[in-house]
Amino acid sequence: MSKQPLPKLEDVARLAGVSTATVSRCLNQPNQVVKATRKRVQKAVDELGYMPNFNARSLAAKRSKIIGAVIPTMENAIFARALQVFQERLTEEDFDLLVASSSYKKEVEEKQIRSLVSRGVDGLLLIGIKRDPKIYEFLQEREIPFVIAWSFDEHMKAPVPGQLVGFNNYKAMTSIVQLVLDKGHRNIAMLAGIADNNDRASARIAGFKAKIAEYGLKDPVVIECEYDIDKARKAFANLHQTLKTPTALICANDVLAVGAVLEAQSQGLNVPDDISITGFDDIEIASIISPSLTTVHVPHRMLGLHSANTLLANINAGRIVTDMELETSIIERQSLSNPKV
Amino acid sequence: MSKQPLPKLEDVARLAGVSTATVSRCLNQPNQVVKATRKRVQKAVDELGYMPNFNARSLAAKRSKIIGAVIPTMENAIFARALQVFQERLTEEDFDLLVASSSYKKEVEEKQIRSLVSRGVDGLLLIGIKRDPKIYEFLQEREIPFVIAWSFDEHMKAPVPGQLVGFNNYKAMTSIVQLVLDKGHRNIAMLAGIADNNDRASARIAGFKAKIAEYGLKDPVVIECEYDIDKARKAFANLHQTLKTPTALICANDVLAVGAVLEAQSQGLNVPDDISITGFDDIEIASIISPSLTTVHVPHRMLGLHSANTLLANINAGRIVTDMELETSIIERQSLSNPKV
DNA sequence: TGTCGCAATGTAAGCGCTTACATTTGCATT
DNA sequence: AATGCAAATGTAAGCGCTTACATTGCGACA
Repeated sequence: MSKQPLPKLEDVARLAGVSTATVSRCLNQPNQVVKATRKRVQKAVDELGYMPNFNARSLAAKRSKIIGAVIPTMENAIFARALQVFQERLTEEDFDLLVASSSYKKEVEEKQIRSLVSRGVDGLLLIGIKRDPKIYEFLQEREIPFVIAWSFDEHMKAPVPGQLVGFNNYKAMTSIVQLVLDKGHRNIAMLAGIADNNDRASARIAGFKAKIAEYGLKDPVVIECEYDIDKARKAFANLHQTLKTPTALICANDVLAVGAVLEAQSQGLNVPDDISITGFDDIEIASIISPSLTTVHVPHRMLGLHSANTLLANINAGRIVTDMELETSIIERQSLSNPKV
Repeated sequence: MSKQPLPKLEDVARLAGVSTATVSRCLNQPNQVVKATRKRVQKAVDELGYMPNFNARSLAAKRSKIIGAVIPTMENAIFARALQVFQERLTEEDFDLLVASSSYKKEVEEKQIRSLVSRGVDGLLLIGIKRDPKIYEFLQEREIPFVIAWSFDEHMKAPVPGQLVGFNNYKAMTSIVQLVLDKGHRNIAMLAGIADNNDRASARIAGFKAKIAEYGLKDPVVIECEYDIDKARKAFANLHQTLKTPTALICANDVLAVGAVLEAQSQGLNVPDDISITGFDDIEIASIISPSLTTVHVPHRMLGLHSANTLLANINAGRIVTDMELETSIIERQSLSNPKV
């Protein structure tokens, strides 16, 4: 049995005894059609099992009801969570979500943005500000609304032509470093993310360095490492055996912190007695590992929700919504203590 | 500055001095065009910054290069991970991914499937077999290739008109229950997922009950609970105070197991001395919690990868790929021991 | 040199919708 | 009953591509 042609708008129109325009209106602006005809059309739709062809609709109407998202990876819970909420909100407004993940690779991201634009997305979710200006020009030329999530305020040399929904990575990092300093630590190192092409990672490093400098502590050790537990373990092992181990290790996110904790423990160190370790993000794992992590809480779901709202507002009304800065907070748990001399 | 009309195929054709058909061929079947013209066209494309309109292409060509996926949620690492791999593989073949999450809700899932089909997806990824037969009919009528991931072999009353890429949830569960029995436990309870409309969850329950029955142990306690740490904690607390606490608790997944472990510990129980607890999935958290979880390892990335390959094979060549059953294994860690009398 | 056959290119008809504009309808007003 | 006007509906021109089919070009061969 081969595929019989699917019913189209025209078939519905014929069966209902109206024009295609009327059927189209029934589907898109029902209130412009008188109730009686609307019913007749509905009946024809049901009878035929008609479903609109969204590609044709997008082509004719020049809007797709699709939002694109380019994120570094879905494997990190922070993005997965935000994306989940983002998608749920979009669904409420009948938008669908086209996702692409760039694996933190600049060229991949650029290619994906272009591809999504070719698909005719009505809006775009991007992570982080730092990006080839050409991309922004490109987006602006085509007048594609987009929101930049996760970063706020860093590298803000030029105003960006998109909406910002994020938090201040720099400031958040300085505050947790401050806490570590307050506990009395003076020998502090950092296990950071890869700063290249990643403004969140570099802002966190900058925040760390600034606060350290403020206390007159020189040349802190900063090791860059991919966001992966095993790589973090290796990085920690390396730090531990080649350098003088610090009394406190600031990690750029919880994944790194977990790796550091596990490796420290397997090297016979007690956390936090021998070494304090802090995280960043406050993902589930932070409260489950023992000792639980003192970390920076980031409102991931809020990021997803507000990103969606901001984008929708821009798309629907051309309303320009102002940028939105979300607050982070510090969650004190067990992995940070005073330095035990 | 308002949006100037974007260059279209026709503009490229004019500039290159060829017909639109030739330009189209350059883009889609370059080898059908002689090198000289191909170059000329390429030049025109670059000069104009031309990008194809995928909606028009999809409409005309009747294929969209979009794959749809409907998963329960992105927040569970198991789906996020599989989806990530799935997407990476698709990207290699120039497909994009339209995702929807159903929050384990049947009606939501159905609506999303229909929506994706309206979008003209070339193929579909679905989780689990159990589904209203109407959906399968619908998919078959439209000849949409789809793969069903995660389940294999359960409820296989009728052959399903899609490809299966999964593992045997029932069998995997019986094998871990067997292990628990082998350790000497005879007072065993289960913390299960919500079985309604979820064949993985019900197959795991069935596997548990079957093995328990095989040993002549009567009426085991089975508590259904959403996949959420806090809800699992509450469920465990409830079990602990209202019923005779078993010596071993089988959990339907790691999230539940983590909740159970945490709650057991906060109630002053030692795991595994006072109570053994097992998981299912082997997500990261399983090896990080203390005690680390004895659990069933599920090859999530393989699921994602093979799902993608199977789907692609079906789309590209109409090749019918045979169903694929992946193997699970048991990872023994610390949360399971002999019952201490 | 003429002919045949195939490879390269062109022509033009849609793909299934939306929407500007034109027309008709129904109803209040006089 | 005639008039005017707004609301409801119809007409038809695209939206930007792909592709079946028609045409052209070109080298091989006799």
